[in-house]
Amino acid sequence: MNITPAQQLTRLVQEWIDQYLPQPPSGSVVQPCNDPRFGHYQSNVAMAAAKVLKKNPREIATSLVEYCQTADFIEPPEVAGPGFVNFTFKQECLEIACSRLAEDTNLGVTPEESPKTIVVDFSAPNVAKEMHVGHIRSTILGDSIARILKIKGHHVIRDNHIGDWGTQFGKLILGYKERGKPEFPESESLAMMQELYQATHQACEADANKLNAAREELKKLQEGDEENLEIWKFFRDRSQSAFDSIYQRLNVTFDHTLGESFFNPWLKSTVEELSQKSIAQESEGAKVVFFEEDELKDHPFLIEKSDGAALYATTDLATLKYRVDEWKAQQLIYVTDGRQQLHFKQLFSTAGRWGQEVDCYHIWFGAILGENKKPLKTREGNPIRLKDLLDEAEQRAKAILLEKRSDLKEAEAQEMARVIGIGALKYADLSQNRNLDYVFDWNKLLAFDGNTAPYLLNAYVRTRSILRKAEVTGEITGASFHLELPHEQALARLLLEYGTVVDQVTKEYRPHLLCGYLYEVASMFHKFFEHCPVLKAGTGALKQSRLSMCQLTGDVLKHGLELLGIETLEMM
RNA sequence: GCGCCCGUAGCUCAGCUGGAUAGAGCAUCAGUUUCCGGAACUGAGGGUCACAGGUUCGAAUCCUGUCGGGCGUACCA
Repeated sequence: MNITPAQQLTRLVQEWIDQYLPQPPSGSVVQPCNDPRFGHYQSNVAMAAAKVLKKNPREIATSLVEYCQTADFIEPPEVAGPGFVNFTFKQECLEIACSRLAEDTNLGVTPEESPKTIVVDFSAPNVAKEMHVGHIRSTILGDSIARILKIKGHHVIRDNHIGDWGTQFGKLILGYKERGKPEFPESESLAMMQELYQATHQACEADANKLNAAREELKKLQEGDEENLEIWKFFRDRSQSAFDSIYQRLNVTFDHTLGESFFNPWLKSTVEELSQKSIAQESEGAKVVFFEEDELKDHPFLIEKSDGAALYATTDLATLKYRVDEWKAQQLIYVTDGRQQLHFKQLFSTAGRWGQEVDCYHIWFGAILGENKKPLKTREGNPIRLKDLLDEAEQRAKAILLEKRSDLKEAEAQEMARVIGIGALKYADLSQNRNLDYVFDWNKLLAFDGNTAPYLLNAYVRTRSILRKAEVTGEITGASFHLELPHEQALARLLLEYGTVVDQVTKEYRPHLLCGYLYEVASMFHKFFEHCPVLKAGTGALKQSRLSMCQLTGDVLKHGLELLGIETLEMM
């Protein structure tokens, strides 16, 4: 297995720690220097150890320096300041590491030693409602997390837990019947259904008889009335095809789309089992789980209403068990907004007492707000449709593209605009720490400067262009590297970190770390591009080396963007 | 009331388990093209890291408190 210079250094310092420090210090052994004057990497262990040993930190640092004198892959290290030890990799060491990286099809991303079966539950739109901006974060984040877990070797199951069952169907069915079951145009069916619901809902508010009629329709549906079931299926199928067209545009796929309705058969038994095991009990006429944890003490988990109906919690419990029993899931990941934190704490705690052996994670994200800092709505008070958002992204990308490239044909421009626009949209969401709320802004979501997808795409396109010009076809094999200039070495060190960065992202499910890294790579490549001529570097080893750097940079960018669910272009 | 999250440059955000002079982009100002794609590069200005204590060689980061904002808190999902 390949080992990067940084990992090699970590081992070396760790050896010294094991031999000379009775109490190994907590924290990282080595870390990158933020100031290039200090070298490539630094270790602060001497200062941490000095505290425990009550010795002079510089003395301890000197011991580490002496220990490292004989290592052949670094320059002799130095003690600096209060007790930092600064390391610089030998040029040769970086060159060898780059050659190995170039041969590694996974670019330093190593598969997990004990892969797991992991279910990623994300997106989850509601039937008969438009997908809106609120769904974008779950969809894009979930997709990226699933991609990253897969590349790490896990068995990933993507499940779209759509909201296809609930009280809204009473009103929908009533309204649909009252209008004489009209046919909807395929493309506008979601808008029609949403309008139908709103109109019927208002009518019910004003007229108690209508409300009762709606309840009656709901009851009939739940009891399996054939006509109502058929109407419900019609709504569901039409909604699904609308969702599918969005997912296709976003290049997002699912292994399963088991909606809430799928779990109806297990709702009763779930409640019964939890009651039998005394995990749930009756309270105020409803069935409830109480908790002992301080955090949840005052927050009972309602699993059956006083009228006997099931709830969100019931479905989630049944779903969880199904995933463990049928799919042998060892880990469950739920990607939803942060308002559901309490719900998932309750769910996970209940599942544990129920005996479900599975690791559960709630990956939550902040809200998308309007300019008034309140949940985003259009002027009419409706959420912004995801479909419109995608359209606008592509249109804006196309306008900018045509401004720069008036020579493009319509079809070419359209396709490039699709990749750039959708990429920019995804990247804007993924590049920000997911826990933060953010204010929706067209210019921000579709920004093409700075830390954005178009900037990364441009760097990638440059690598491809230069390789085309050099008439290099396919992969460069057995690449050798001569890293003479600072910019070459800096780029090399950055590329060698790729695998480590992917690991960091996996740890906390924070794709924005990968975005930040890729931005650094792109930025470093642009600098390399300015300062290190490639095609004009003669015909010898140096030119070959710089071409290899282009190849490697392009590979890392493409690989990283793929993990974010962003497509690349060969030209733009 | 209690719980979770947030407060860093004019704006939008990074800042990893505490490390050396707190970083990017946008905006502003000043430069770079006989040269591999200028969607680029180089430089400048701009900060009491909300506030106050504490922990220590060292704090934007950890602890306590205060202020400000968002969200959640039993029959919606």
